[in-house]
Amino acid sequence: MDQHRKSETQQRRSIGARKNPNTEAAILDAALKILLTKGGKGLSMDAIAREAKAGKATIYRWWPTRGALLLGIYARIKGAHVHADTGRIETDIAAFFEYVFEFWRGDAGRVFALIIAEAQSDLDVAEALALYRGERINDWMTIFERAKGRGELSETVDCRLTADTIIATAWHHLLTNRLDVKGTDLARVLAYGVVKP
Amino acid sequence: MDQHRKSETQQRRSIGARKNPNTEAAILDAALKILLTKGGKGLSMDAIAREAKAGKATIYRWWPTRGALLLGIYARIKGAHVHADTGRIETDIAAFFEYVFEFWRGDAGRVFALIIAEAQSDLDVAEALALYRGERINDWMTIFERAKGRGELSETVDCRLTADTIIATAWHHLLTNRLDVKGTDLARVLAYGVVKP
Amino acid sequence: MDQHRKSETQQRRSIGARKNPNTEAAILDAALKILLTKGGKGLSMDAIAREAKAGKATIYRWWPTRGALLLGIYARIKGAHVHADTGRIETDIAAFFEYVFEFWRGDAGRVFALIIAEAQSDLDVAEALALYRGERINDWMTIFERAKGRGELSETVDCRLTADTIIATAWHHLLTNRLDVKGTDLARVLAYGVVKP
Amino acid sequence: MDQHRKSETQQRRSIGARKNPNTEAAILDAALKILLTKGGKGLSMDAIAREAKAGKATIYRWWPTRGALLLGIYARIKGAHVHADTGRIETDIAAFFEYVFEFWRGDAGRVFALIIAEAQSDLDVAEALALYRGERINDWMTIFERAKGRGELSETVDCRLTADTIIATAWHHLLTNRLDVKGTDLARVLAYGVVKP
DNA sequence: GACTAACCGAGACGGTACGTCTGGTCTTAAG
DNA sequence: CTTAAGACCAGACGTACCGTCTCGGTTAGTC
Repeated sequence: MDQHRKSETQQRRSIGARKNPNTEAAILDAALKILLTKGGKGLSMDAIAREAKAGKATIYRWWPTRGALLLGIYARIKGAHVHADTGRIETDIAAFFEYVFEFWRGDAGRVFALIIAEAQSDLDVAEALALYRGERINDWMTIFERAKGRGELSETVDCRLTADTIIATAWHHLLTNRLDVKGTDLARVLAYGVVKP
Repeated sequence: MDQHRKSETQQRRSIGARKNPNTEAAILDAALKILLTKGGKGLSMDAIAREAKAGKATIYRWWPTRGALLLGIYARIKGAHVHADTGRIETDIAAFFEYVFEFWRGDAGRVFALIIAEAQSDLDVAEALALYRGERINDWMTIFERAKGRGELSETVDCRLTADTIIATAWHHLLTNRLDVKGTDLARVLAYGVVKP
Repeated sequence: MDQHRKSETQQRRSIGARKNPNTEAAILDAALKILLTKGGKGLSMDAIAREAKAGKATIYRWWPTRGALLLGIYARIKGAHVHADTGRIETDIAAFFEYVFEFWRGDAGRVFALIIAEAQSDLDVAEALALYRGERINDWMTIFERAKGRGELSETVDCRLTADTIIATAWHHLLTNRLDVKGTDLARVLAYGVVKP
Repeated sequence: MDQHRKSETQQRRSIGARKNPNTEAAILDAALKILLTKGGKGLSMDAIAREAKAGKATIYRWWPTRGALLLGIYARIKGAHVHADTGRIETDIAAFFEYVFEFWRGDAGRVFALIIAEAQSDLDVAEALALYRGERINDWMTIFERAKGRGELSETVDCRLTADTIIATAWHHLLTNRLDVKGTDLARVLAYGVVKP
């Protein structure tokens, strides 16, 4: 009985002079839960500490700023970036939109949108976001390379700028809360442009 | 001397049972100044009241939320939306980017970026922003109509989606702090797409 | 119909260059109502103006301070001070307690208690209260004079101090919210003291 | 010198997850100082926090209401309640008045008067005050018991009511700012009453 | 086996901002 | 000249959160 009571009130104690992974998990879980429940404004350090039954100092030790914490949350729920190779650049782009919109529709979208928002006033987050965007652009560069090998691309195209425009379109639909747009429609715009050839 | 002291300490008095335009101007000026000086995190209602020598209640009377205030600031510095008619859709798009980036490079950009950020957690701002985006899309629709009359556009193009992509690209460069990109380069991507015709 | 609507919304307008007695009544009524409903802390100038449908400036015109308003309220509900002449000083005192406690038990008690409280931080109220207390003491002096004529009082008694002690006892029971004590019991204490004669 | 400057600017840090007595002292000192300087109306939580260099939350943590703070201040400056045993009840009473008036003449009087005032609109303070009054009455009960043993008291006297009247008289002189009255005069009134034996 | 070092929950601390309320002052518009 | 209405500055209200700090206790590794 005492045993039972003890296990009920038992908290995560130190496991020695090193980071307790249970603690990290509890904090990130709590943060995500609050984010999705109370929204971005409700995500306070105090609330996280309360929810995770963690000390505030522990949170600040591992994630010194609100931005760092947001990045931590996103890293935790983010899957691998898989780019389908459909053999045609237009359908590759369409598949990307379908995939990323689907991913963002569950939890992750709100988190990533808040990261972009936070980046507008937190330089560190802005930097991390720029890095992340660079990686995604590089992903597209290899895809474009592949397409160029197939002779699919026009000679004058600026691949880096095009990749950025694809990302811009994806983010834009996230930020304006329209993740239900068809990927194929977006892909057609980006593949062929407006002007009659 | 007494006269001088009086004029020094003189505050903006009531001008009867109606809004005092001096007060509104003082508040918006103060808010903009703080925004550009201390950044988005420093824009507190208290700081604005202090800077504008206004009562907090006065601010809340006219702008009930932080978001409303941001929109007020932007409306104050925003000019008319002029779209050049160059006779070709590609150069129209390029001109748009050049114009809006130039505008955003002074003050207004930081404000608008913060509005987009705020929209991620403030529903009212999100709504206002959606409305604003709708107007900008309609601007483009008339331009596309003009181009279609000239037989410049491909038949299959989705004008509304294309307009949205142009806006997405503009916002994206604002949010990622790259307002120095050449408008002509961006216009080429959006006009012709990636695929060889 | 328009007539009806008009009379519904009709407010107390100016009646020319002089005080409108309806307004004074409405304000004091409203103040008393709030005092008894929300307690002393709820009695704000704003609340009174709202309740009385009066302008705040109108209130300040006639009662410059919170204390003045309290005194106004009390003056409005205060009856004449009648002292029964029972022929014996002890029963006179007892009758006084019975009478004043009864009076205070309805509304007036709370108001007077708040006046005493207000007097602790408002000099004007303190002065008015001192004046009022002086009058009450004088009332008692004539009664004691009467009793002295009957040869009822001991020669050494300090009438003024005794009168003050009677008032002290009354106020004390008001302030400690014990207006149910029997007047005869209090009168016996004051009439005979503690010491065996 | 640097040492000195450091100790000057040094703030009271946390001493762990428990109350810091230095902080409590600083807050009560600051509150008392303001009370005596600016009066009861100037005693705002903000002013205390400023003066004590404490956070407002810290004040509210330990004294949830203005009334609780007043009681804290009084408890801090209040000495022990000593009742002289002169061998005669009349001189005991006189000594009490002399003692308490002397005590109230310095600082404590203003504080206690404000507590009585506050009790008129704060139920918690009223309750604490009632408790305090009860203790003081009990003090007198033992004194009366002693006197009764000496055969000094008349048989019919209501000791509890007499004790209350003594207290009423003391409070009354405090509330009406007349702490210069001779204790012996007051004692005579209470000891012998008005009526010729 | 004693000692150090870092981790952990808890929560106090001085602050700042929140959004609301109140106090007094002032102006307008209506009579 | 009075009245209702209400805008205005100032600042107090009580709450929430910030980031820092100390406490008391834990465990792992070093001497």
